[in-house]
Amino acid sequence: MSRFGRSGPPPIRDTYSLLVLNITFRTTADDLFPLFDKYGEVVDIYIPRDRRTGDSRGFAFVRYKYEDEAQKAVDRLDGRLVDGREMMVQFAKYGPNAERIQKGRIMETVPKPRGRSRSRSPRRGYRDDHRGRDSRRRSRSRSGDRYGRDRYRERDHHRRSRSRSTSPDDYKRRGRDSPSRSRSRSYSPDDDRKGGRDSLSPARRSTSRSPRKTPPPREGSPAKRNDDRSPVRRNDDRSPVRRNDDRSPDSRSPST
DNA sequence: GTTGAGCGTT
Repeated sequence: MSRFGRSGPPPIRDTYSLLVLNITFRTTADDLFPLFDKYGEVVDIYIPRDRRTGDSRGFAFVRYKYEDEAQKAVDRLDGRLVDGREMMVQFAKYGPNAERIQKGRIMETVPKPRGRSRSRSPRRGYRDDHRGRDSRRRSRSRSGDRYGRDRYRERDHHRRSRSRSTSPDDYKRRGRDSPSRSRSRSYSPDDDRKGGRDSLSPARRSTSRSPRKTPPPREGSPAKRNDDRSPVRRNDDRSPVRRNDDRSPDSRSPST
């Protein structure tokens, strides 16, 4: 929740969200508030935190009341050294201000870049290369961590891929009948989530790793077959003589 | 205790 979320999201109608990146993990909204508030009226500041650790993710969202102020803040605070780190301030793609744009796209409210629009487009057309911030932009830090995050992604991808390995066969066969349904079920988010949690699906694993654990067929459970198959035939085919003699305790009991 | 591309909730 934002620092100003006295009662949830404020009733802001026209606010512009700024995305602050490259900030230290210790930087909090309180630290950014005075900085951004100095350049304009900050309506709200939100810093997403990790659910597991609860630590800041290294970026924050600052909502400004006016676009000009936000733009100024971007130009002023972008690259400002905070806690020993240079924070990058840029307009957020998502947010209340962006929502309007999205809606505009769906609706016909979006002004077409014919000629008049060209006159005003500070947000998108905003460029500041003359400052030469490219030097520090992105900086040298951009290697290593990516692997950690990508690794998780790859793992997930592989896991899912393997799961599908069993699908191709059925997919091809049944795909013609109803590919939509088959695919829908396969890509069900719920199923994927459950699988990930359990890590292993009993049904899938059974089919996949059964060979090794599967007991010899000749020693199958007699009781099971008894129920499944005809007892009469089984009896005749199994040579009851030997079995009776060997297994029947009744035969030996009286003898002793 | 660490990390460093990105896009948001309570």
